Amino acid sequence: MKIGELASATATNVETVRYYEKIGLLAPPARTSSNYRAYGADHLARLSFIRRARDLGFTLDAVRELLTLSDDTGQSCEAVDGIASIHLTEIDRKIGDLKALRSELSRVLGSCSHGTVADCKIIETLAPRGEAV
Amino acid sequence: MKIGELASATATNVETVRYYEKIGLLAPPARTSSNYRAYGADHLARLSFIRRARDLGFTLDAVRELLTLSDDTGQSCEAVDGIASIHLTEIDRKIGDLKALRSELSRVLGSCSHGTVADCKIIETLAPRGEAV
DNA sequence: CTACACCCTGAAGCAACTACAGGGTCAAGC
DNA sequence: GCTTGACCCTGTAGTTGCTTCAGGGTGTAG
Ligand SMILES: [Zn+2]
Ligand SMILES: [Zn+2]
Ligand SMILES: [Zn+2]
Ligand SMILES: [Zn+2]
Repeated sequence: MKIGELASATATNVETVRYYEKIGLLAPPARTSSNYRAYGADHLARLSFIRRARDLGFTLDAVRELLTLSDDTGQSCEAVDGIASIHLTEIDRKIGDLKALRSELSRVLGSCSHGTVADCKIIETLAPRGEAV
Repeated sequence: MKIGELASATATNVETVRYYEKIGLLAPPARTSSNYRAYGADHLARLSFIRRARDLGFTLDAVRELLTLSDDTGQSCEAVDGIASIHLTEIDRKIGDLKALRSELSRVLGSCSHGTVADCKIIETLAPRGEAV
């Protein structure tokens, strides 16, 4: 399997695959006589895992840990759950932040009466009073 | 006003102030004889504006446009509203994405029965069938 | 045999900062 | 008058997760 095939099989782009190899997330594959990367089923599985984890929003560091943990099938999955829980908490925090932002911005936007910039409530909200010369 | 005072007055860190100057967002101030930056009220106002806009999640590019628009007080505020509306839409999209992520992740997390990694539903979700050796 | 799609490496660019390294300046306290 | 410490300066590199580019080589179909 050449890099382009691997990439399209996982909806990844080719540069990203090479990037994962560079940062040590994906093992360097064998090479053909013309120095092309030659991937096998194990690489495909690994990259699929990575992409799914990324789709779930895990950072590359978290993915790295998940990969390591997933290789040790006899262990308890506590550590895996821990990583996922932390991630969930983080997502909740982000959602909360964005909602607060959203409501503030929407309030500001709603208060604009569409006149000149001098009267614009949006600008007024941003500028400390009397900013304009 | 020295950079440290300006920075603490706007809850910005000093490096960030210098960074804003470097990218042309904040005008270079006068210098003292010892080459220290000397800021005035206009700089304080400008930086306050920038920070508030950033707090509302506007990108630096958007902030740049807002600053330009805010200087032209006679104009209609349509462009300002436009920038803010686009930003609101973007925030909504992000919230939507995160919520989808959250529900997926939470479903996966809930399905784990806390045994070994081999049985972990989280790993199972990530791995295409039969990934582990 | 010549297009053209694909592959290679290595470096740089993106957002928006943050963190050094390696200096200079200035006021206070002894 | 001299040291200590807080502050200031410049310039560069690091962060995250890629993408893009420059400047090549390879392989195959027409
Ligand atoms: Zn308006
Ligand atoms: Zn307005
Ligand atoms: Zn569990
Ligand atoms: Zn589990």
